[in-house]
Amino acid sequence: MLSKKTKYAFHALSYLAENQDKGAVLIQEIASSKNISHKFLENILLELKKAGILGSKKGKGGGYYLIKKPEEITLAKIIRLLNGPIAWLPCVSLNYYERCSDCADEATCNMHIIMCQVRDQTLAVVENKTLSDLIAKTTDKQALKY
Amino acid sequence: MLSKKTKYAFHALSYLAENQDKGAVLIQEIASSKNISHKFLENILLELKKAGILGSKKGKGGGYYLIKKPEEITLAKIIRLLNGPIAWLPCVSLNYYERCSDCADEATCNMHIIMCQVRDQTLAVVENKTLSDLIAKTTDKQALKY
DNA sequence: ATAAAACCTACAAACTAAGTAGGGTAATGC
DNA sequence: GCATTACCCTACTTAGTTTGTAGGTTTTAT
Repeated sequence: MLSKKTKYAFHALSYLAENQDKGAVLIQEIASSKNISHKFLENILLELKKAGILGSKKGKGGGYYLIKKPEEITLAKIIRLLNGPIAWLPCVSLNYYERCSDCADEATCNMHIIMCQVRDQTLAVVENKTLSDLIAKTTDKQALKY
Repeated sequence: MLSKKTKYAFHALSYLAENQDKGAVLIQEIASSKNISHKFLENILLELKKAGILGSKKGKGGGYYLIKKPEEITLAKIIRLLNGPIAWLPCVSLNYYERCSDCADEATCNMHIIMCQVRDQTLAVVENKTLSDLIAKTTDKQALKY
């Protein structure tokens, strides 16, 4: 299951994407608009900034804004950042790989092979969906169909 | 990520499937063979029994045994039982559905639609793989390929 | 009867997620 | 230049889940 942190990140990013013309947006504005604790959201936005997805401006008139275009921000990237590994086992994770003690040989471990399939099927969706798909309007909905 | 409980369950079930001819197998035998704490495994096997996957015999000469054929036990069933929902959001879960406050209308919520796709892609794998795929030998490996 | 084994309940420890607190620091506008 | 604004950072608390432990109860074969 996706953590609240991850869901909050999607909400915040959607809000920023929908308000790109506004320039910098206050944390408080996002927080109250999406019903998220101000301080908790602060941490999330900071992580997104460190990951190079958001930019920020300090001082009066400051706030956060998207650095990249919505269509360049994949769901996979956000999920990995806030939620952690996408794979079901460390030994099949592309970004958080850890050797597992169970499979002596990954090439012949049946569990390993099957979990790779699960991972690839999942990635086929989330690597190809972006923030722009999240904020797409109903009329564009056909594009979402897989 | 799959929990240890889930992984232990797969190990135990594999052991039972590979030793079906033995009849009832002791918890202790599975535990020491797969390096699992006896008492922890006890809980897991009990859950599998209550779910109708395992049978048991009490007293001397007792133990656990498979009730169903390995090819009838899908990975999806085990994962749902020990690990919980397969879906990434409660509102797209088939077995653990909960309405989510975010999407006013599930039919037009983009997140909802995308997460359904993820779920379906995952299920396409784990609903069609069974315990018999887990214990398949190297020569049968082609059958595993997706 | 007795030993062996599953069954059951409750608890403890460790870890993670979620949220809070409070101040530090940099930029901005007047 | 100075107060204000608002991001930045560290640490802590709370709650929940996962993992594992302890000890007793029931059933069965011999």
